[in-house]
Amino acid sequence: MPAALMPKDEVLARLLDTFRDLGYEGASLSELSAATGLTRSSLYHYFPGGKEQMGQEVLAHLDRELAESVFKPLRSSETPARKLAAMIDAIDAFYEGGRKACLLERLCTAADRGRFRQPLRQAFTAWMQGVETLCLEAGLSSSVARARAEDFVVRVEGALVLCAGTQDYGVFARTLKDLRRSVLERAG
Amino acid sequence: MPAALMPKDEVLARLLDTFRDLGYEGASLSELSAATGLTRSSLYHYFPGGKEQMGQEVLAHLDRELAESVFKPLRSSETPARKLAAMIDAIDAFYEGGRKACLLERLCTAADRGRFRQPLRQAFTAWMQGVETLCLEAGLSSSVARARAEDFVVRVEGALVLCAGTQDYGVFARTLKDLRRSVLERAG
DNA sequence: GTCTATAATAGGATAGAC
DNA sequence: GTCTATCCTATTATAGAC
Repeated sequence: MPAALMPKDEVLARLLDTFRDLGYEGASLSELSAATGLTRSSLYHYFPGGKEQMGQEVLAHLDRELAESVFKPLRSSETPARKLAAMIDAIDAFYEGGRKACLLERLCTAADRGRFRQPLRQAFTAWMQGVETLCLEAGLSSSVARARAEDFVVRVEGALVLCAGTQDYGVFARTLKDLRRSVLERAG
Repeated sequence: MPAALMPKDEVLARLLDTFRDLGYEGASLSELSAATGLTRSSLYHYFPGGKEQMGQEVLAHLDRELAESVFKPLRSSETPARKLAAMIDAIDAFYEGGRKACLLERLCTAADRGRFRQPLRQAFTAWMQGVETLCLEAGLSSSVARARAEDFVVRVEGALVLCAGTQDYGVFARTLKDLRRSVLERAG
């Protein structure tokens, strides 16, 4: 059995990058092929289900990535404040300071929603629950924790949209800075 | 000269609706044709430049729509608080409580950014400036006004992303409710 | 596991009749 | 201003050699 030129995770990472740059419809097999260095046919070896399967597996890959880099810090024995800081650092790195878009957002078109509705909802929900748990650990009430978690994800996603739309990446930095300060603040 | 079946503004409204539902790449000429009731060829009569021109004119149409429904209330002689309320009402209506996506966000893919970069940046900037001016009228300092305006647009866009991703339209309602309360609040 | 070659379709766009 | 018919290209996908 001949060895693969690239571990599958590396293939998935490059597909992820292409999808979040161009969106699902915008990422043609030619682009995906160029991004991975594999021919279209080789991609079909990895993903017999074609582009749709690539999308599904890339979403699953993203789940694993976020679990490792973003959510894992939340389960350490550090203080909530330090865990928040670590998560925000990871988010800043993952989105490259606002220069990279969010795959979830890019798959949210109506056409894709039919295809990716469950994994998208699941991913957003998991993210919010991670932040909510952190807020609860910090002693916030359950209603405040829930609202803070939702607002957290809303603002990260919104900042990424504005960065993409204006090329002013300061938006992302300012948003993260404010979130660092405010997420675990005592309710006023 | 034979009369058009539909005023051009109506054509643009339907194209807008399709683009914000499906995104630029996702909206094929067949979809755009179905949405308007015009054949592909008739669309080329209105838009000799093809799909790209449709995108550009739809963005210009959106500018006019927002100017009328969202920004016009800001120039009335009402109190800042009432003008904020009117603008948020208009936003809620325009996005149908979070059920409709934002065209600007949907055109933010890298592929489109090359095409639509200037009008997108311009639209986001105009929106933020409208809110900033309102904040200044309400007596906020210029740095606070600027931050509030940016955060306003960030949160509206982010809430729309979460609505599309989770089908929980309560996110939009909760976000707007909080913005009604907080945008013009005295800085603490 | 990767490739070349090719099919089959859908996409954007044009010509010209009415 | 709208249509039918057509063109060209890019797209997704498959077959089969190595």
